[in-house]
Amino acid sequence: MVFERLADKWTLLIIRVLRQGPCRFNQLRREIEGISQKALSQTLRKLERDGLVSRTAFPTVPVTVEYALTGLGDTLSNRITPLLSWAEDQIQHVLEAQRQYDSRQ
Amino acid sequence: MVFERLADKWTLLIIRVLRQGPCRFNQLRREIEGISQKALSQTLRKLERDGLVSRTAFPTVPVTVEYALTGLGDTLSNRITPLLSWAEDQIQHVLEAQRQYDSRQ
DNA sequence: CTGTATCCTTTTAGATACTG
DNA sequence: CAGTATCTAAAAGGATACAG
Repeated sequence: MVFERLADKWTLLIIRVLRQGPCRFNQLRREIEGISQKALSQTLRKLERDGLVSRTAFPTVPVTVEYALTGLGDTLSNRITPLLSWAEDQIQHVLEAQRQYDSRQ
Repeated sequence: MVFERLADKWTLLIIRVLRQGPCRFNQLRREIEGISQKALSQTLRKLERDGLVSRTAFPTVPVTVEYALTGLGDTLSNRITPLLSWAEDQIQHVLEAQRQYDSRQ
């Protein structure tokens, strides 16, 4: 299901980075705190398969690979950005709700 | 992290249902195809802890419990709805991309 | 009706090593 | 640089039983 792809932490974070422009593998790795090489690789492969992200290899030595949002991926990122902004803006409210909930137990 | 809560299939689907109005436990279960009692219960507890969903128990026999979006949850649902709409609208494009990707291997 | 607890199986994630 | 393969440990998920 498509929901399962969207409902993935790394998917959301990768798309957020790619929204700023094309990015190489290890650069993505550095930009996304906590992601492992394996998780990045697997998630990029799925996004590529879904037609949301493009992968371009340049025949340099060593090889250079650039990931970018496709047109479809760009329309998705327009829906994801408000969600991530909401999370950043409201995180304090969520943390406060958690404190209250925990203190009631 | 808040991302992990948002990046959850059941969270998105539960919020979509609650956006239509308050709902009881077993009604949610029926509306959300494939969710187990355990998954529904656990996800509702987390959403309640995060202050996104409220839980109200009515002292009937047997007990009646109503779940609803809080004010905070409502603001979140405003960001989630476009994402779910995107998924519904674009699913054919994604499936076509998958077919092309798979046929290239 | 609305859950929690437990057991058990299946997935997933992390670390490490290795390749073009 | 950009990955894949493998192994293991941890986490998640399903089924069942039971309780207020």
